[in-house]
Amino acid sequence: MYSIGDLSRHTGVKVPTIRFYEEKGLLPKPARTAGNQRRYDAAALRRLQFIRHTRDLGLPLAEVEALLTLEGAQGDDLNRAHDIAERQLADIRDRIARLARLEKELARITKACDGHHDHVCAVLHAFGDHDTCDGAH
Amino acid sequence: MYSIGDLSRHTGVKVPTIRFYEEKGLLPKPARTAGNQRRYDAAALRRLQFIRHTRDLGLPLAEVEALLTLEGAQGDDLNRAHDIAERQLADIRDRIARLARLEKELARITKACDGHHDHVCAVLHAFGDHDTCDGAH
DNA sequence: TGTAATTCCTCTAGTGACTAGAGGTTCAAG
DNA sequence: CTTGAACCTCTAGTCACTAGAGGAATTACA
Repeated sequence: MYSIGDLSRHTGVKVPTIRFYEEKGLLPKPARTAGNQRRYDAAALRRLQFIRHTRDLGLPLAEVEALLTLEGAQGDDLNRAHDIAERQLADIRDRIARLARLEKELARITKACDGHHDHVCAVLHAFGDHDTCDGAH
Repeated sequence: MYSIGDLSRHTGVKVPTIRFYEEKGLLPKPARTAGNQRRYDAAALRRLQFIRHTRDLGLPLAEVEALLTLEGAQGDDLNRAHDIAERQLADIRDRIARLARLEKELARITKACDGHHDHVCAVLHAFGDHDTCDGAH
């Protein structure tokens, strides 16, 4: 049996966050000691690790919950898990592409300023000036 | 003179968001008609475009505000604008690197499932299994 | 000029995913 | 048996908006 602090140390999820997950129904309500403190079993630990991992992968809690209900699923439900993963992959690729565009533009902006801090900084101008952007956003 | 809706159409910033920016002090309180509706001038439009652009670049409102107060600044203050841009560039590069790791792992997960939806989907297993990740998070 | 559609106003509350703090109780080590 | 760490509940705050209620002003057209 683990205390909430044990669970936190094992998973890297902070104590208040574990309680938050319980409140949201992502973790089942655990057993309690006579003094009302939470005590978890190995299944709870695995479940929390699953949540941690999927959150790290960027899935919103609603999708994490959807995946959790698919545990032990069969047939079409399995495809659903697959779909969630693929959707998330597409989303991440999209985010990477957009960030790459922003990177390019910020690099341009910082370079615009290097060397000549005389009177008016080009950074401020470049930040305000959307027209000179390569990428559209 | 622009109405709040005009400003919204010109900048792509939604009407309630413009009011929100005003409340936060990012936009000065505009003139009002006899009927209490907001009327903006060209300076307000430029300022909102600046905010829009910097927000698109991922800067939090606090940094946007810092940049706005640097308008017309001189000397060391100009370097400060430059610093903000560089910090943001470093941050974006970091985010890209982390997303790239996640992309790799999600690609692995979706592939683990392709082809054999017989009994237990490998996606669910892979989501829960952090040990087989290449990247650490 | 009348009226109807659209836009605007303020205000409150909700979102996601936590985080922080107050004020108090229980547990574990020495 | 004491002390200090870890635990409890509850409320409120964060960020950057977004949604909705209920009502007033403006604009377009007949």
